[in-house]
Amino acid sequence: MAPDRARRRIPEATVSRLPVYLRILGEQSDEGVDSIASDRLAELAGVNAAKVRKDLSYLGSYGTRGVGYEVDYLVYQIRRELGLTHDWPVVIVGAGNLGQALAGYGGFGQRGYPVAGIVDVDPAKVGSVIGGVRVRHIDELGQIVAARGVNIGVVATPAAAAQDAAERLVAAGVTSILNFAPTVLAVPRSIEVRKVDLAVELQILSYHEQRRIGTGTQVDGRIPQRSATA
Amino acid sequence: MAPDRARRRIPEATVSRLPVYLRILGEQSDEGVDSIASDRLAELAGVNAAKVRKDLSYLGSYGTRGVGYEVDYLVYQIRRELGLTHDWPVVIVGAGNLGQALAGYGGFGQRGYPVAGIVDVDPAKVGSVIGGVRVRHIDELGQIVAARGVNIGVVATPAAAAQDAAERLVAAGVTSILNFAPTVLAVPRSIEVRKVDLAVELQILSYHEQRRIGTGTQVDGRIPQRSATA
DNA sequence: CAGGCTTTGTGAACGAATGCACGAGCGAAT
DNA sequence: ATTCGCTCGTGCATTCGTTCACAAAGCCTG
Repeated sequence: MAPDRARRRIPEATVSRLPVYLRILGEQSDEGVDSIASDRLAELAGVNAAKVRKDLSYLGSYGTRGVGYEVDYLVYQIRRELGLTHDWPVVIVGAGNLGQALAGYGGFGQRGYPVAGIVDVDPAKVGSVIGGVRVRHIDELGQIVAARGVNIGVVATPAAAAQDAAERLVAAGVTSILNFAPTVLAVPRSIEVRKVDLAVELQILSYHEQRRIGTGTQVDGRIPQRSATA
Repeated sequence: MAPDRARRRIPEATVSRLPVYLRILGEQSDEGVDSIASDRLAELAGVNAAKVRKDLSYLGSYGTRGVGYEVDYLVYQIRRELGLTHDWPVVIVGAGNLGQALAGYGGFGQRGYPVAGIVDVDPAKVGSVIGGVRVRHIDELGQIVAARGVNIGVVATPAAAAQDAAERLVAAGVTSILNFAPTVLAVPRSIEVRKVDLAVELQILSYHEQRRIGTGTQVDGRIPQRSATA
């Protein structure tokens, strides 16, 4: 079989950029561009050209010197590497505001991540239909996961319920979790977790804003002392 | 003035963990814990204890050897470093599904990021009230930013409108942007941009899932060739 | 078919982040 | 006051990621 160059591990930083390249390449393809150089792709992705080349080199040697990369071919290769050759059904835990928004959004399914189910602990929420999917009770999680071959779970519960949700997902056989709750999930090392946290993002931004301004001594009154009295 | 240790630059990786520590410390404080060791904090944050200590050391030397860190004092110091000693009003561009959800969410204001305004290009959306804030036309952006001293803008538009939204935000004087649209924004280097992208997160997860399974040769038929005919 | 132009792919230098390991400092107990 | 046990703060080695810079390799033109 062909020298299957692409089976070595790809650095995490590269993996997180591949989806960006993929989207850009898709757009370029739609615009009729069929070949693209690393400089151009780098410009569109907002990164360094050498980085683009090194990233792509992990997939194999798919460029043509003096010319660039053939867009459609590269799209195929990245999709393959990201496992986008087939759908990945996801199950959403938590049918509150966020869970409903995610399920109703629709763009999910179109992008290869159909919603296999939504579950909630609250019996009052069970039965309603969101985005064509009926909300089921969380006890049915195992069944949904098994029946649909779900590997990816989405935690869209309040913070207090997130750990429990994660444990149930793991028990049901899910091996990757996307966590929207503002909590650190404790899960077995073998489980892949990614976190999306609005508050964290805003706090990082305000750090930079504060730093931009923050020359000199602005805060002064009311600095708590390290308790004198133990 | 006190040897003001905390004015040196804090590594980006550390900045992104401070909000996590902050949240955990807040919870601990609520539970009546008043002192915490780096091991414990590390455990709760899911990181290495040495990392916690190094991270905190950038703020200054606020621990007590043999004891640990005084929770409330540390909370204060982190909040100060992150610029959370005052509110940071934000303006949201785009009053579609996402914009509405964000504005209506409420947790925003409670956490120190009150919604100073929501704007949209679509006149049909202007005037409706979401989460107590009236939607205004995007032409009023400059006015809102100036009047409320807004530094942080949130892009919640479709991908196609995101670049325009960003440019308007920058023109209005915003210096930090939180981008929910699946696009790379081109902005001056001085502008801080953070991106939240659902598709990217899911694709990273499916990469790992694919890799978990992906031993051997599964895909075979229909591999596009690098076009023979130019 | 040779020479020039372009762009890839990658070795090597650099820089950032992590994790270990241990000295220094603090509180408590004797 | 001295000793002991605990935990911070940090120097150092290592790993991971980025960027530079250039040889190798392809197209195009004459």
